[in-house]
Amino acid sequence: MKRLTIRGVAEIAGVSIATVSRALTHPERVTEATREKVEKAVRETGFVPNSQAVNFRRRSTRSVILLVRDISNAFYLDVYRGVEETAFASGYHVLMGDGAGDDKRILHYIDMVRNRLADGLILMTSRLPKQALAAPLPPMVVSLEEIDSVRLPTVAVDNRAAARLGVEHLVSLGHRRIAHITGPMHLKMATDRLAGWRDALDAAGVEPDPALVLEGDFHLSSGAAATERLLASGAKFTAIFASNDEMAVGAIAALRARGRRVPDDVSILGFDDSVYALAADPPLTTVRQPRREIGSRSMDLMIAILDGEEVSREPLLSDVDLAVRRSTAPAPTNKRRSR
Amino acid sequence: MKRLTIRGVAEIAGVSIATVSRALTHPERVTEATREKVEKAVRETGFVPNSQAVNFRRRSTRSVILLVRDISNAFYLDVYRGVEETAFASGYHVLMGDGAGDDKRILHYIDMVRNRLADGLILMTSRLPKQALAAPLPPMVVSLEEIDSVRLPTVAVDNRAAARLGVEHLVSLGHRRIAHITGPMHLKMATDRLAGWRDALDAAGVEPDPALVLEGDFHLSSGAAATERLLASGAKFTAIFASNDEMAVGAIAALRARGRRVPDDVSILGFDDSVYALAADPPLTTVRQPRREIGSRSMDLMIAILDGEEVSREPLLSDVDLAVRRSTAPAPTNKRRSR
DNA sequence: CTGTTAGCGCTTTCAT
DNA sequence: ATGAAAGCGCTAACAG
Repeated sequence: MKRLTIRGVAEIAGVSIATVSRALTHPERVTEATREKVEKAVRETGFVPNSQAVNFRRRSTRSVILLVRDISNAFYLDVYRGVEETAFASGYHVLMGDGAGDDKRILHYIDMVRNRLADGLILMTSRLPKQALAAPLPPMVVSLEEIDSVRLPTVAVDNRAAARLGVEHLVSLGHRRIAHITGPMHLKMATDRLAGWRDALDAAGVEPDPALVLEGDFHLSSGAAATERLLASGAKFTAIFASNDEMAVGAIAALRARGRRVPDDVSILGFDDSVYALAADPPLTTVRQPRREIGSRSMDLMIAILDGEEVSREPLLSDVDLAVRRSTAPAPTNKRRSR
Repeated sequence: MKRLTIRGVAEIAGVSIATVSRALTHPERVTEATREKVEKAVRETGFVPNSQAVNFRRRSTRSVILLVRDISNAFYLDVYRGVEETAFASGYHVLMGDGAGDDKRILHYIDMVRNRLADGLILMTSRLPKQALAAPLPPMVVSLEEIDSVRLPTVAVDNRAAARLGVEHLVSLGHRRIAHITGPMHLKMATDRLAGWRDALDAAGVEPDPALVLEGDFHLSSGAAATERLLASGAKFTAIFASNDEMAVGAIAALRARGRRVPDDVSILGFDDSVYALAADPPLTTVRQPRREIGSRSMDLMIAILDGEEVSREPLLSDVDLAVRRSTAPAPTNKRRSR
């Protein structure tokens, strides 16, 4: 099972190993005749270069690590896909790592590129242990989240503007008492979306009511729990903006359990346009993030960095839009309270 | 930014590079004293071995490829997680590849291990282009699907028994007219589940009615479409067994659009216990596959193979169970046709 | 244009 | 127990 090496091919082709290497990597630097001899030998033997040796020699790996905050979050599926497609097209490979909220894991992945097991790291978590900053950082791009401790090339969406866009849709439907279920407040994306909610209300001349803000953790059950707290508080509201679709689905379940209809009594707005949005009943109106595009842009940026290009530290913002489905409807008028 | 090599450490520690290598990889083969000298030098310099060189020399990569049928299928999330956790614990890395129904991509990934870019391949697609069989196959394990052309170590669930288990639950609730929305019939998992549906009916003394079998493609919309065809056909049924949760959600939407209540009028049974199961309204009764376990067992098997252990070609079956939730209920009696 | 040669950074005999 | 030396398979000066 001993595989053929470049030496064997050279022998068969009757040339030196250097010539074989050249014929394969810089065909234009050899004569037509030798190129053909080499190609013939390669064909006959089924020779394929040992990439490990090539990479070792070239000090490159042609692979990058995609480190996500939580691998079981379906959100990353499409992002990964965008990264993988772009990588594949440029001859790169993608290793996906799970941050899992664990500094050790994250440091481990950073070390992988320091140890020359990957060329770069695409970070999709805001968790960057300070120990990581002890040594110089490897080629990195940050996506979807922000790292405050250090300024790195970034791909993102303007969560604040995006949230505002969504909430304005509710406002335009006549809603004024709009509750908001946030994400974990230690995440910038969560506070940004909260700010966007406030922006939209301010713009509409509505005083944001702190009683209508409930913290969630991006999981379905927290959306349900927050909604129950909201209902129990007795606060009035005609719409809920959940900071992601999963919590929106939880909110719908909680509302329905208490006999409130969606969207007749309460409109629901989600965020992400994830698999949950279409699975929900009714399908969610939601702020759509271009996940795949974010993935491919991140990889493009990574490639540019690895190619030694000068890249901007200004965040690359992707556009979001609103997927209007059936979970939102005009606000019920005070007179006619349900049917 | 030139990194320190083993030579530098050797110099500082005042020993040969061979000794440094030994002290690091086989500490017991050097004296206490030298080990300390070396460790000190390593600490002072922050030396970390170049993994690429180590792997090259050892002809290993400590990485495996996980090739899935469709990367945007949320089902693989937990599977990946199981693989990754087990791999991480053993010092392996996981490259996830997307088969995307494309032979070229699949061959590419197989070549990656032939080219020594990965040690092995975990296949989660039944698509194995015959060209792949031209050369000897690299270390491989097949999971969740089956390859007929060649017998490989396999991790799987008994889809037939699993489906039967689920349908028996419906039978026990008094259902007799149970429709089945299948997966793509070219997939063995789909035909196996169909067989399980038939088994359960046979066991209950019910003649399986071909008019109640509709083909789907595992996507939500196909579940809805199949259900619409079923309703349009005028066939009577009190339950639907969908070959995965996603189609079950589609079925619920279609039923509800036509005024049928779930589970009052029609019970719905899903398969997978994926994110869709809990997102559904009502939450789905579904056959649960231990996805994470399947992932970790696959990786365990891979590691055993790479360690040169003799492994069985007998499929390793994981147990499934039934998650009973609110989408199933006793069959409506003929007398009292809804309220 | 082609061949010779010197490594890449490490592990592993083989002597000592 | 340690060191010298021989590579792993390939690329890239450098000569010719």
